[in-house]
Amino acid sequence: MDKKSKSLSKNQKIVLDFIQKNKKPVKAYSILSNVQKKGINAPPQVYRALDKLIEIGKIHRVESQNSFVACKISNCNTPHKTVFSICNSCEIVSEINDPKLFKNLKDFRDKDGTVFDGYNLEFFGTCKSCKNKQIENTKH
Amino acid sequence: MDKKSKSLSKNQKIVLDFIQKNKKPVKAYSILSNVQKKGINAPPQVYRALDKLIEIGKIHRVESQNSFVACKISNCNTPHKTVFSICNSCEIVSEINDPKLFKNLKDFRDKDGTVFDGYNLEFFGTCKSCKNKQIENTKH
DNA sequence: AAAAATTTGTTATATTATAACACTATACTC
DNA sequence: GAGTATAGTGTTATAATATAACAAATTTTT
Repeated sequence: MDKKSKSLSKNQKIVLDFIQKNKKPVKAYSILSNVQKKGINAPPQVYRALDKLIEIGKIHRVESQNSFVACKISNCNTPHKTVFSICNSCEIVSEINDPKLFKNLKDFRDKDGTVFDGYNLEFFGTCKSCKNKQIENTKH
Repeated sequence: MDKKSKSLSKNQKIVLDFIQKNKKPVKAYSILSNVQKKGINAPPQVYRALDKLIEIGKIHRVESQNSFVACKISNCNTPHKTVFSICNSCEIVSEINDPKLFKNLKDFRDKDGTVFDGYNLEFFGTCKSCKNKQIENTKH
């Protein structure tokens, strides 16, 4: 049996389930208030589950937002190698899956030749939907 | 006269000065306690200065650390286009200035063809100095 | 079944960041 | 240079994010 498929604990399942239901990244305290009915009462219970889920790659942390999002890349078990696009307007986050970019990042060495274990890349811009809305608004 | 060289306010100078003196990134409350003798008394005064300094590109925010570091790229006035390497062990942060990587990031488009205004890339690994120390330790 | 490792539940507290408001200084423009 | 717009200051209070510490329960390993 695959080591990575070891089953999740109760709290880990509850937290993961809530994150996966959301299209947008969610905040820790929003998770907390939404899962209190399921018996999770205090911040440490949420943060522990988050830590574990990040460690096994099921979710990622969006650093610039202090928020958490489900991994969209199937069978991803590589935490800490993440690329996101973030809309400055609606704050929606998409995980980017671009082989060429991944290769560039994987192969990157600094001046010392240091190899890196991981990376986090966040692109900022205006998503298509928000851009269209802006154009609509200028028409009036 | 260059628009970008407009002079900084008193608090902005104090905060920038302190950040530039430090090799490692500094935390907001560490800045606060270190500049209290200069007349900065409360968090908002620090955060306002930080916001402005980030906006004009004099400093950058290290998202994964909630810390702030002076820009090392001369005449940088482009905020929100940053690449750092971060040592997992000593937490030292270096700003990376790699033209090829910059080009890759600048030219990146997502599937929709969206152009991005900015990006933040953080590489994680073990710096040369920490790696050497680890090797030293295994010898004993 | 005993030992080890992980997860849980809980209280308290640390850390990071912003809201709101009255006031002052600087720059802009006529 | 008087008036006004813009940016910055000082302050109090509080919001938002995250962890320490410890005892108990559960699961995994030997």
